[in-house]
Amino acid sequence: MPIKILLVDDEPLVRAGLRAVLEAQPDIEVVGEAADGAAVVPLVRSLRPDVVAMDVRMPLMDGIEATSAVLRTVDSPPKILVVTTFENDEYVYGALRAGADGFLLKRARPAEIVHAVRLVAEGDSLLFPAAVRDLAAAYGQDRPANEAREALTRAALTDREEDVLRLMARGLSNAEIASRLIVGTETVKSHVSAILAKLGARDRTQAVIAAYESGFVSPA
Amino acid sequence: MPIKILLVDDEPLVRAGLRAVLEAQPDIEVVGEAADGAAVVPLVRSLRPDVVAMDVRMPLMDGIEATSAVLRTVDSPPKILVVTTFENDEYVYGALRAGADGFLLKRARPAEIVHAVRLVAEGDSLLFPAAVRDLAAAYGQDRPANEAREALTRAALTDREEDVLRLMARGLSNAEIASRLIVGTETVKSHVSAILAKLGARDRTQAVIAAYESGFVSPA
DNA sequence: GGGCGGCTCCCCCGCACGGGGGAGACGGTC
DNA sequence: GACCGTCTCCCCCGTGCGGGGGAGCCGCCC
Repeated sequence: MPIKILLVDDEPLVRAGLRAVLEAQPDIEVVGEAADGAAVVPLVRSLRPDVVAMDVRMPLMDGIEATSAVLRTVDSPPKILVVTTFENDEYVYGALRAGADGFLLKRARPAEIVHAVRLVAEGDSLLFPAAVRDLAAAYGQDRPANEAREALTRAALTDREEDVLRLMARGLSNAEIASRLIVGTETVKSHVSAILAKLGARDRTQAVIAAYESGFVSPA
Repeated sequence: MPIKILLVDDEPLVRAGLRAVLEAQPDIEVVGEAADGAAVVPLVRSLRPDVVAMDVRMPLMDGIEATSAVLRTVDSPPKILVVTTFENDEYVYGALRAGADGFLLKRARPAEIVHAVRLVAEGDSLLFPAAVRDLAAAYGQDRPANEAREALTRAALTDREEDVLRLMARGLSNAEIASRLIVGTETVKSHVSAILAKLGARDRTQAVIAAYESGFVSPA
């Protein structure tokens, strides 16, 4: 029984991105999309999603209003995950106060997004992924926001793991990666396992997909 | 006495693909690889290949320069097969003017690639594979270039194979694809095998990479 | 000094994957 | 009618992959 999720964002591109990331997971099913908070309540009633991924800024009804509307008017409401670009975090906290169960950053890695969805679906509310903690730490240290953003969009892979992922994303087998990096195949297997775990991928194919979807590698 | 061929392409993936396709043939032997045109002349001197599969765009020395360098400086030079993605066909014709014996498309089916190698090795120069004839026909009929590009860059996959490739590119396993398409896993395996053969891919990961690189699927 | 994370390598093990065949049913085309 | 391509399903078989452990070495940091 997969996690049913409804995507609410005024930008089709963001919805498409979320859909691509989430539907790559066998245990998550995107049951619908909406372009504005105003459409959320009826959709939640008809589609009965487990989770709603809710943008904050939307033309007619913003994510805060929509969140409280859903929680106010729907029986056994879905978990609500607030999606933000972080530019306006005061909105995010507003949404959390309105009853949202967690939030995630649009620039988060696919694996983090997936993880966030699974977490709220399981009932772990008020999600603070590692990426957000890092972000907060960065602000505490008064580092420039851009740097923090960089740290977010990039996977928390070690240098060596990034090397391996790059070669995976070019279609090399473990043995070929090993000979390329002048290490043993067992070493490569260790790195690959670590990469799969960190990315939340089940196999190397999903890892390569994550590499493309996150922009870690790009088509020619 | 097999056809000896040297592969020149800056992308390891392309080299690996060509190698995989060509070495599956008993009458073709890959004698070496190079990642740039700058390395071709000395390699041709030492390896004495019958055919050079030469990429056009390369970092240091492009395929046009490398072609004329080989023909200018090597006695009884090998046949030169220009490898292209078609994006910049002016380069291809430049290479042909520089003395190349034919060209082939990276997205051609393995059988066509093999055929092209055998043809130039036998002395049939100025090869026009079926895909290129189609292209010329498309241009002659004044059809939009995009349509021609589509026909070219996409392998000749059947509808069902495209369905399967799309799901592969979302990270689904054979069993998951089977349940999604309501067919047996053996059927999916058949389609996957056909896809791998047509794309010249060794495994599903390489097929997914090809799907991204060809624009068949796109990152979010 | 001790702890810790990164890189390296090793074992066992189950299984999905992919290659090699083949075959029946259907729908077009000649 | 005969032919061919597509889609469907089946067999056998080897192996690369990935999970689960562990271990030694190094450099950094407290």
